[in-house]
Amino acid sequence: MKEGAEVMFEIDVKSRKPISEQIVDNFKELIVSGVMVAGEKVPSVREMAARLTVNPNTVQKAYRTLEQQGYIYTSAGRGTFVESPEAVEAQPQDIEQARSEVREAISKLYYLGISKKEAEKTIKELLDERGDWK
Amino acid sequence: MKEGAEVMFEIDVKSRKPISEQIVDNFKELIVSGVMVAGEKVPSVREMAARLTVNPNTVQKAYRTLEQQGYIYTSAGRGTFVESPEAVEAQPQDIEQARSEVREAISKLYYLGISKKEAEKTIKELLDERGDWK
DNA sequence: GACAGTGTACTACGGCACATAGTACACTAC
DNA sequence: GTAGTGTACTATGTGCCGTAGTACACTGTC
Repeated sequence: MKEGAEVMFEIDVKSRKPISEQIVDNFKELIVSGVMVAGEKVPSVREMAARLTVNPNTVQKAYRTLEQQGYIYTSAGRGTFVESPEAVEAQPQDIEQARSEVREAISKLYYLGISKKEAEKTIKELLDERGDWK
Repeated sequence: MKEGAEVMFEIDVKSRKPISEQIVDNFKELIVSGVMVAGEKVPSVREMAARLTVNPNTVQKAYRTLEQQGYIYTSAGRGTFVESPEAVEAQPQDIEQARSEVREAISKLYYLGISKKEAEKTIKELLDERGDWK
């Protein structure tokens, strides 16, 4: 990933989703989609905080989460780097968690009185938004 | 809906989802699925609070939300009743909101490195969980 | 060795959403 | 009148989140 001082993604401070979680999700997106490749250096906590104009602690919290989940790794004193996507081992509980969230979201469509056919169509559209997903 | 003193659904106090929101979603489920029919009386705020062992204010908040969204209506001094499902008019912003949540949830599957084919299979299973959905 | 940059840990503080607690009032059915 | 109902209001406690500031150990460079 080529990087200067530009921001890699935007943070929505008005969102209900915590900033740290937004950072986590945005990095996952960049890593899984291949925009950031294995071994690549991730901006330091302090620099990232400056770019996003948020507190370094908030960025650190996000990095800690990403490391725990295997998306990045750190080398003391050197920096933080992107882990190879293969290292991201999906834990069964993570998959179950994701399934639950999909189920919840689908329920919302159901509540709105949308027909199953329409729901299927909507979901297909959303799946196809990721053209690179194989 | 036949009802004695039994609980109609369970509240998970450990959940990240607020209790009031859980109450809202559970009632939507009961109403949209037809377990509770139009005109049927909804337990009073105080009784519901006692059943779920939560604060009456929390139940009231949930009822207010349900009324604003057209799922129930109230008659001062008489009680609260189930609205006819047809009265639940899906607001465009509600649909867009639901779409966003489905998109978010699908992203989680994507992050876990699941193939598109697997994701489609998982989603199909979740859709089919609602056998009554037409 | 000195220095800058890095990750990491810790305490402290304020804001906010949520749930609880208690009270009060108007309405309806009996 | 009484009981049950919806509704409104204030106050309180709690936990999460983000911020602020400080501190320390490590690495690479000079």
